[in-house]
Amino acid sequence: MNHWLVKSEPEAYSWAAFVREGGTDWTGVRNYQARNNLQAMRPGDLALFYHSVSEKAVVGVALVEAVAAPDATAEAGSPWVAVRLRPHAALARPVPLAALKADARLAGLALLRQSRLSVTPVRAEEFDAVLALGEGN
DNA sequence: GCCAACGTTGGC
DNA sequence: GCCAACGTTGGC
Repeated sequence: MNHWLVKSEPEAYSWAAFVREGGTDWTGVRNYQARNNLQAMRPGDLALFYHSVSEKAVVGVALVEAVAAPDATAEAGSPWVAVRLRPHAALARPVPLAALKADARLAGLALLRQSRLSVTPVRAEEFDAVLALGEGN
């Protein structure tokens, strides 16, 4: 199983909306590197759900339900794809960007190294470390 | 609101 | 094919 991180501006599409809807097609990715990451996702993979810009925190975990398919919001024949995601678990405590940066185990996190990329791979150890930071006390 | 990073576009 | 200009993203 592989692990990922997807970003969303909460003002555009929040974790709360994602939970309310029970899942979504992760559309709107218009960057080739991010698209390649979407295409590498397999059902059963888990993705950290990160709120960018206003909150800057990992807030939950999504489950990949279906492999990449053409993005319905893109022009027909375009190279853009979307995967189907559904909520897997909320974090007891959001893990802020500052906490990610402060943790030595996460120094190699793709999110930190390439902050503009909206879909990034996450190593299993990194994924576990983030979940541990998000556990309640 | 500013600006750094970085991807894309278009002139040559 | 190079690279300057420009647009977008996202942290601060």
